[in-house]
Amino acid sequence: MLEPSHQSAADEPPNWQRFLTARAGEQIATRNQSSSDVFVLCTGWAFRFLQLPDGRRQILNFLLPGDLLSVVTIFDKQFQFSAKAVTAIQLSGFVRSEILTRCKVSPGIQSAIGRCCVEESRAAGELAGVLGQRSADERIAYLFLHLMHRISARSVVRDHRYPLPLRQQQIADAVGLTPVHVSRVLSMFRDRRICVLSENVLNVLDHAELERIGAIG
Amino acid sequence: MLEPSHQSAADEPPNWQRFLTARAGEQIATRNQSSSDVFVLCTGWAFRFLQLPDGRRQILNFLLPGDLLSVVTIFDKQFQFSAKAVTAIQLSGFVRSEILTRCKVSPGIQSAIGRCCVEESRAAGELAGVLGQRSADERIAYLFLHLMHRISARSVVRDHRYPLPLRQQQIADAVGLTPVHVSRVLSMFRDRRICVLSENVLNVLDHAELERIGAIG
DNA sequence: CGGCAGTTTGATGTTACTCAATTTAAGTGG
DNA sequence: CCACTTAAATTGAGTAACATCAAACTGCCG
Repeated sequence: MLEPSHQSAADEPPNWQRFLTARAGEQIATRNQSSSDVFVLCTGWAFRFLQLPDGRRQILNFLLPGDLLSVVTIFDKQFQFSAKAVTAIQLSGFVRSEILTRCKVSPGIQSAIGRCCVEESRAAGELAGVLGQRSADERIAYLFLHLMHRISARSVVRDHRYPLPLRQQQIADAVGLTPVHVSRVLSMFRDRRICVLSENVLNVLDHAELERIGAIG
Repeated sequence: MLEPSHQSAADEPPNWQRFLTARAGEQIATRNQSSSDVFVLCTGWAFRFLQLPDGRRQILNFLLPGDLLSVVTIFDKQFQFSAKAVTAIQLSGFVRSEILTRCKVSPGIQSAIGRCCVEESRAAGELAGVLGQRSADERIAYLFLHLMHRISARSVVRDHRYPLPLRQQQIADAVGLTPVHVSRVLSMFRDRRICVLSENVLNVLDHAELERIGAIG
């Protein structure tokens, strides 16, 4: 997570930063497209994904406020993925060359980027482990726990209610299931009083059980 | 891929580099273990994997000569994964602090690391896409194509015969299938004259068909 | 020759997908 | 505020893909 630098009202807008917005559902990046900017999500939710030739897609990661679109966009001007807004969003773009220049003089930035790389790589490995080895219930429980963890890091969570503005189709694309099956698993979670997802809020009733199902080694 | 620097016979062994060997099947790294060294595989095959509590494992990547164990080991002393030797191997370890120091003065190294990060992230994303969205045939075809591509980059391939020292169990763990099902898919590939894996060699008979099955968008 | 690890094959079971119909929720314009 | 429209979620029945279990087979090494 990198925070976009604040811009005081009295200053001229700097030429190394620009702001963008997108509406819910709008595509904000396309694979193989080039950009001289590195983007940070400031408000709203988005996701990175791979589009397959037959129309299916794999969501690689949900993006929350403060997240870089992907850390590796710092090193490569070509996107290795596509990205879409889940809700209405605001993005901040920094010119890449500026970041790389600052990197050379600031060990702080350099190590922050390193930590981001580690985190992104860890998350990618975990996702592969979950998709390759675990059942439908476990995948969805894992996704919820993973998101809950990241939401908690950003804001106070009260009464085990987490804001989660996701359609079941998006959950399905993230965990490699069909939306129909996601619906069945969520019904099961609801019946067993584990958690309820409705009206863009995930209400966790039995955190211990959710962990028992979805925790990774 | 980073080449280990050569050490002339007349020199003293440098204190920032050390060599290691491991036998086939030996574990060479364990998750959460720390190491002050960054390792490069010099000879043989190995793989990185995640071990699940129930004993199953997901292979994240096969390592070929010249590969870093993982690029992100440059930024973090704790391994985020475990690793095992497939064949007998030789490893070269560089002390991390030395690499980071050189990074600051050499833009060449810095950008090489950047390219490695991009490549590793791209591969991780593709793996998630394959595991989440594609069928058994497609997963195995993808794995073969991916490995063929990497082998070709390292050595001349004659008569479409690729050295591939993998057990079916390892293929299974890499693509999220059971060894029994891997055997059936390989039988099918053999019957349909697409490719034959035996005696540690993958013989590709119908490259076009293999691509039709396993190519990613 | 015997033992072991790896592979193959068959029979059966389970999980998740597909297709299709129905219900619920969310907008939209009168 | 209410009919109308459309998107999302739920439910059921039938099916396909892959897992599981178990036995037979192969090649290799002592």
